[in-house]
Amino acid sequence: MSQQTAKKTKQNKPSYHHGDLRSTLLNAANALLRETGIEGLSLRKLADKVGVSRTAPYHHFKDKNQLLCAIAEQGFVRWHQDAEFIFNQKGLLPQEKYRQFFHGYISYAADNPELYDLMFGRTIWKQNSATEELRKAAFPSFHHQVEMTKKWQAQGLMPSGEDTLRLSQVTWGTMHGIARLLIDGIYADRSHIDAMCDCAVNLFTQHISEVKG
Amino acid sequence: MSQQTAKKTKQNKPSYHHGDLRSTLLNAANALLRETGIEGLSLRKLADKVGVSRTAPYHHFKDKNQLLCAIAEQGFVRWHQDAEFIFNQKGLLPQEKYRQFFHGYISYAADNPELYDLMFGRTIWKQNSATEELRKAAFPSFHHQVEMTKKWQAQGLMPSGEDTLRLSQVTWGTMHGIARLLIDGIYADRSHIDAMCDCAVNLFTQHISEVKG
DNA sequence: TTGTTATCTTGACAGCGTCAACATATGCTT
DNA sequence: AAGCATATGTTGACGCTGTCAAGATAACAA
Repeated sequence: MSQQTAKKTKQNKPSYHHGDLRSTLLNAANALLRETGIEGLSLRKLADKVGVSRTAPYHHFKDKNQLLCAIAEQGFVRWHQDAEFIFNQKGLLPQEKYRQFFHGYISYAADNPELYDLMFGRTIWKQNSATEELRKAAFPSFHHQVEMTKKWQAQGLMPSGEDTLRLSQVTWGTMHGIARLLIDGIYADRSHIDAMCDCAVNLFTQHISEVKG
Repeated sequence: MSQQTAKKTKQNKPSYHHGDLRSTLLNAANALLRETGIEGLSLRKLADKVGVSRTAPYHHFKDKNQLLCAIAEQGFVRWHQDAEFIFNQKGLLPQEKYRQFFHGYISYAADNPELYDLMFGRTIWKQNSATEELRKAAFPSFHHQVEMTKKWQAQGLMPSGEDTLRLSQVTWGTMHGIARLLIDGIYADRSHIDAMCDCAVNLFTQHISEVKG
């Protein structure tokens, strides 16, 4: 019993082939992920929701892992766009830009908790099951973080005495840790998110007045 | 087909009742968790390993969740002991003590990755499925962190201008984030753990020479 | 048109958590 | 000591899961 409209041709007659199943699956999977989390996302429910048989998705994704990687990949692309937007703003003091970046990161996680869990969780990375496409989408985000840290050190915003790689690992670790404590249900009270972010930014940065880049 | 020695009486005859099944299950579950992670820990494998039928564990744990909570509870007790040992050391400079605490936290996570995942992961907390016993074992750890932060602020080790709760949320978030990035397989290279911890400690503390307590 | 390939279907299997019904041992009450 | 309640163990069954195998259908290329 299919939950969704059955696949149709342009003449609105049901057809054996779907025609656009891969992207339809991806969209439905995103919605299902958001509603039920990774644990609740089953291929069978997904197929049922889209209106195809249980094994139809296997012609577009080798297995469940490949579907999950494809979803995560989209998540990285979208986050990268958000980050780029923040970095490309003109006329902001470095500290204000860093502050927005920090808040933006936590907001992205808080707004897409299940997606964030998938993007940075052990389901994919600990099993070493990331596809090549996913790695290509994810690594630039990591790398970008290091590049920006180097720049912030040069600007005097962050302590130049610390090794750049270590510093970016720690600052990213902080964002990741706060994000996880939030989305995993340990920090139940979300009314203090902004205050927490501001506190972290204060700890990591020194006030400077000149805009260098 | 049981994998383990069948339960025996003192006369070495197999007996219908196990006699100590609950703690036997807990021990075996700990081992299984360490080997296979939460995902790989199934009640059926566990029962088989211990040499009882699939449903025998249900007489000692209401469901799988209660077993997981019991394991996590032990994890919090053990961590609390480790932390107490560090805090009770005499004659250490505050910064050195904080440094050891930070390293100790990360080491505990790195040495017991699957247990840490269970203790602080969404399996338990996001589903809001923690038992009362688990909460009683976990909350003191959270609370203790706040108390120590207050002390460190008073000692001048940490910035007194920040709200204590926010500060402890951020510092704990940092430890948690680094721990998770490690055990979830995102920071694959573990040779820099100590350097990362030291970098974080540097960022969060100011050098002071007097031992106040 | 014919044959190849892509796509979708049903059937099947093993593993999972867990409920129901039944079996057996333990231990308390008389 | 006898009997009965309770604790603890067992097998059977159900619905859920991911995924393989084999067959059906449509699209496409020669």
